Amino acid sequence: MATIYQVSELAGVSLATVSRVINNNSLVSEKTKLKVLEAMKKLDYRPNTVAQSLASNRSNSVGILVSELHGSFYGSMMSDIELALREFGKHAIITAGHSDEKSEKEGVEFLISRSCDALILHVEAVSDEYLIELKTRKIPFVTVNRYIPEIAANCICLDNEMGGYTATKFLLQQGHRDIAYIAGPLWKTDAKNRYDGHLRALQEFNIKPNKRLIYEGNFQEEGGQKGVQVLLETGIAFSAIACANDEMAAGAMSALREKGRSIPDDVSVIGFDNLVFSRYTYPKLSTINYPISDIGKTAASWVLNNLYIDRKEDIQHLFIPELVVRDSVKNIN
Amino acid sequence: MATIYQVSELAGVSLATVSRVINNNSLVSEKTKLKVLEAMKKLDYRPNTVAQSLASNRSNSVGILVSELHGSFYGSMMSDIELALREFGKHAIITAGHSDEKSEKEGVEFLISRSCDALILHVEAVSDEYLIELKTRKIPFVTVNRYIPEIAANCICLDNEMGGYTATKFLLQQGHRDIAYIAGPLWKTDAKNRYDGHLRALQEFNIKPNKRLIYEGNFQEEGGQKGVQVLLETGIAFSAIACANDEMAAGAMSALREKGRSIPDDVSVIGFDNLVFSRYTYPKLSTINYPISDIGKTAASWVLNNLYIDRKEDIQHLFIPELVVRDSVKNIN
DNA sequence: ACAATTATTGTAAGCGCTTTCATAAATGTT
DNA sequence: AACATTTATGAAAGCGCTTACAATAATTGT
Repeated sequence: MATIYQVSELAGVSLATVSRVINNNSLVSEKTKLKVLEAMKKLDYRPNTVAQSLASNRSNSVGILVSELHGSFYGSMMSDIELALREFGKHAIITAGHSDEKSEKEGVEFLISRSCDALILHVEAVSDEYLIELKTRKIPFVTVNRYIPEIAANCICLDNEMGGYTATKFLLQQGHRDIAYIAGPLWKTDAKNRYDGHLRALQEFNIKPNKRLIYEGNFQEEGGQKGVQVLLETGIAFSAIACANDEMAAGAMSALREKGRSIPDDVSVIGFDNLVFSRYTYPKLSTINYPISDIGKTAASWVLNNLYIDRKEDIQHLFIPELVVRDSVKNIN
Repeated sequence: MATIYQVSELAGVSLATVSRVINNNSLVSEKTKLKVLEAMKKLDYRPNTVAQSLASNRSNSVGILVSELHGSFYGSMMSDIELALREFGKHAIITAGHSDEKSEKEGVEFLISRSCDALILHVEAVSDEYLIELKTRKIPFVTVNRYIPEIAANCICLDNEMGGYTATKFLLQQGHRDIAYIAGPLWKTDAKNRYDGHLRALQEFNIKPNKRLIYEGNFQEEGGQKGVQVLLETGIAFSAIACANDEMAAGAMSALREKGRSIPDDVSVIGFDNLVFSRYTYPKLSTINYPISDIGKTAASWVLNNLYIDRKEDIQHLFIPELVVRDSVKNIN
């Protein structure tokens, strides 16, 4: 790999000048700029970004931490962010936190030590304090799907409580009164908030939640299956299940079918997230839309606005989830 | 952020010594090592990986390039690779190539300029020559899902031709004779190979392929939908459709259902890839399993073996896809 | 007791770039 | 013509680390 030094030699100028044309530092005469560009081309020169980062303390890359690299949820988020960044010549460095505190911290520190210019974090396990401290460390970052009052300006998130409320309210409006709930891991704030929304909707209809119709799952397909199993074993009748995400809804649907319950005739099911595959399920899943694409783009905009570009757009910090009506909920009024 | 210099000062040793304990260079006495570790802890010291990379020309990170960051296919690959690497303290730097030559090259060069120790590439648009040249540049890399004879040792891939063959042969064995094919973009080698496999199976049963029963899709849901539309418009009868991937199969299924064809009674459908969602479709999709998880792990092993660890395992370079029988194909014998 | 090893630590030269500051050349001003 | 500005370039000091190589201390053998 050619270095800046060889370029400067070939072009007959100093290192500094070459550096200036690399960075488009206007203070170079057209004539020398051309000489340098030619030399760069001739040597197939490519700046060493590591050296650039070290010297400038910038890296033109933003770190992204998601819980998992798989799953359509994170996938589209990463994808949207990367696309938005690349448009401005910025790159994404992506790593996974695996919903584990140690792993998440490790990931964050890794990204910082790579001198990412900013971070976009989908963290679940680290404490609020850690994130607040991160802010005092002067590291530009934005959290996705997590709201912390002390650093509200750094948070972009969905109103999960409202989503949970909307889902259950829809079931209630369709005439359901005996509603089971398959929750996510309640230590995760989004799972907790969705559950709270569910409770609020019930309360609004003066329905006492039945503890035995609540199952705490793991946000995965398997959680939905186990949930249905447990719910059926209680022997308590229910005409609908609200699930805290689509994956568990998919699991619930297959478990129900295996037990001979037809959907939505025997049991209605509603999900949450509106993942790509929810259109493929049978019946097509009614769910709550998580505008992940918008949120990803917004996170990217936050970074661009705060770091790279001089535009002062306002950014939306709270997104309201909307109901997506498909075929998995029956009106029994 | 504390630097190595401050640590050395606090511990009362030289920079070199601190560097040695960071890198576990055994040539440090237990006593001084403790002093240094203590100083590091006291200062909450974290090595600057950028400086490390620049000085050592290693980065403990491997670059991954996939076509897209979304999609369950790439998702699980990235996920498996990251997991395997992290076990050895290595990190993944991920970027997307968007199946576009310029974009893929840009991504590769970005990863190189980040001094990744090795690359794992899922590239589709760059030429064989480019990859061959990459090898001469002494950059350790492995390609996934792409076989280039000249650099066979760097390729890990699925026998796509065999997969295409297996899928169509299964349809034939189930009694189907009028088989439509929805291909992927044929400029992509995997799409081409799958199609070739399809043709071989037909040939084995002495069936002349009907050009009009072949549609070249885009590997996306929409491609499957359009494909079905075009196929039905020909007016030519067919009892089964083989699709070059699951996404198009899902699209084909919904299009068929919209046209009043029931699956598998009127038309059988088989996919390719065995994506997660293929279990959620209705009817559950029969397909060809792409052992993406194994391939991801193998790619990671290749890197680990070649770069970091001194184990001389042999690595599987060619994977044979297997049939997954579910409910979307009817036996009409 | 002394040379020969060996184990431990320090010195200093980079890695490839950016950026401040100084200098030189070109231009404008009166 | 003398001086102030502006513009273009270069010299050189880092950025925070690694790693020869040199130097010193500790250990061993005889």
